[in-house]
Amino acid sequence: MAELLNGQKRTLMCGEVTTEYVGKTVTLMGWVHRRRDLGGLIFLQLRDRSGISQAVFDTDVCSRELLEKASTIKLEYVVSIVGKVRRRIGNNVNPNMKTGEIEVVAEELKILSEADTTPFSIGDDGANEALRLKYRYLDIRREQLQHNLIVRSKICQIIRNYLSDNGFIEVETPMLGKSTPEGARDYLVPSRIRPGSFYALPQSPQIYKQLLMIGGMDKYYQIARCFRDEDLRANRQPEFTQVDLEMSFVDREEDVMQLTEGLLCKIFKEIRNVDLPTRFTRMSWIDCMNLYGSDKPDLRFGMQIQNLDDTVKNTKFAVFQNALSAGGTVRAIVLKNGADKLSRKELDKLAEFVKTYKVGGLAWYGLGADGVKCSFSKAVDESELEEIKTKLEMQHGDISLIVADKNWKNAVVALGALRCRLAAKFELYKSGDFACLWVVDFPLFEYSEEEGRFVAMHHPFTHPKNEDLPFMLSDPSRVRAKAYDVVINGDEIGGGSMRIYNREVQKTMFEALGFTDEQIAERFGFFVDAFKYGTPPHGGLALGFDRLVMVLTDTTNIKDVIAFPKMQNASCMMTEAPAQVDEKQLTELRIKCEAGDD
RNA sequence: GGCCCGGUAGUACAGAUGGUUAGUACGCCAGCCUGUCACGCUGGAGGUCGAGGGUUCGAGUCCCUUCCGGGUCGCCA
Repeated sequence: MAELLNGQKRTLMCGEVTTEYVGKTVTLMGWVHRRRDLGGLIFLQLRDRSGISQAVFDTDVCSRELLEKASTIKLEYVVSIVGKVRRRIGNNVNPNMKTGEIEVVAEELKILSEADTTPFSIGDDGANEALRLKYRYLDIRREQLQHNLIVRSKICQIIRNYLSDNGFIEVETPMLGKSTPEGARDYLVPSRIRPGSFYALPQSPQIYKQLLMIGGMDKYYQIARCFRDEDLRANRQPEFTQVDLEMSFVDREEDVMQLTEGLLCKIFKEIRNVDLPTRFTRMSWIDCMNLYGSDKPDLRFGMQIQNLDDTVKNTKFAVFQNALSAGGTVRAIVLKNGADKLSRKELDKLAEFVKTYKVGGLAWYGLGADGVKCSFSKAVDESELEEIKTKLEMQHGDISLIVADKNWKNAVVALGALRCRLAAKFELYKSGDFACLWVVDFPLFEYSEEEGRFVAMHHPFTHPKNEDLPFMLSDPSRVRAKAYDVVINGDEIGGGSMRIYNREVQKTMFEALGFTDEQIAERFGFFVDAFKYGTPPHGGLALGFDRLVMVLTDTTNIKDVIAFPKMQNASCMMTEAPAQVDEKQLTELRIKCEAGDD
């Protein structure tokens, strides 16, 4: 039978009981993590978010009644235990436990709440993810999730302190806003007052934070929830958190980048005791693409992509020749000592893998223990292989993996993905390594085949590089942006830009994007208006808070750092949201439900 | 929308080529046990093999359809 707490006070958390409390009486409260009933002697391990302590029920000290009560306790019961802290001696010390040098000799036991057998064991890892999500409150009892959520909270505190110390003001911006046609799909909220009209949940506070700069807030930040109705991934949830910041009277990327470096250094130092470089590597977008096939390269390992265009320009191998004659390219990566690690079967699998990145296939050329193995040796002369070997500086044992495509971007992206896959497979980096990078000099525009025009790569308020301003209309593809992404271990942790604050530049930008005055007014109306009344030079950045926590907690699954995440189909296993609503609610909103949908 | 992987007691998993009563560990239930620490020992209960259809004398296993979960490409200014 469960008992009342009746004003009893906890004196310590379970994980806080140390030898300094020896001889003192303490009151612990928590969940029964394990029970070891030896008959006349019972050990209970009591758990709360701080850790685990062992309580012992011993008839040498406690009554027979108390021992019998303790024998009825099951796992996950919530209990309070009053007892004296005793030093464990000899073999009774458990060196694997933080509190292994002490135990609490129980004098009183209250069963505060009984518990059914849980659907999965709290002490183990490995239960099916869907099951853990259905009983998320039980999953949160697990040590890993407790740790991740605590780290998340600590990082949040560090961020608030740092930005506050640097003169930033925290301002909240609306959740109910206006849908913007650009970018990701919006989550919509129907208006009751104006039937047929909808609010949109923010994809980011971008517009509001720029308006705050116009409003003279000077430096703003917000830990902001954002919503995007797009498909989920291992590192993508439909609602997620951004550390959003913006500052006025700056026009160099460095101003925001250095502030961000300071913040990240502080976080890594305090959370992981890791000293990040005070200045991160900077690499242009075009170099990232060419060398790593990604705009968010993982620099924990090498294996840079190399260009074989000149080396194979006279090749007889049709695949290479076709790519080159179509204006394409032939690129390669070299896996050191990989020739004998990659079987024919595995190479075929890798070929299938690169095909998902829109390239035709994968060629390989390795110098294995049993001699040369090459997927295209029949098509080329010995001398060509020698030239490739020389160009790629291949040693005995190495294997090169080669992709040819008429589109250079497809080729490098495929190799970039392959590079990461091989690094993971052969453990070319170790956990605890952190490679930080700024990707800079993004193109301002990107040509959209779908729309048949240039579109903004970041957004249409991104400031062009000053030196590229003259080419915005004459040669848009060469114009670079004052935009920057911060990348850690191949994860895009954040990004931002300097914003346009000059009316002429903004006008040119819209012209380059092919917007008419009507389109500008319709899409960006109030926002463009605001810029007419005195806009300070400004710029900012948003950090993907969840992803930052992922890096700091060594997980690749965003669900591990969010208390109540959604599943891949964007539903919640626990609450079963989204769900049908009452007819009455729909009627109020004047939303008609078509009979026989689907 | 495409591709890949998975679904077998409460949980995690094993079940070559189709063949007796579908196993193992943990958990659960009952009993024993005074120094355990993943306590141990004895016994017990527990299964729509995701669902439906098919092939077969016989299907967890083979075929088809479908549902569910995960990953990924597209998508995410």
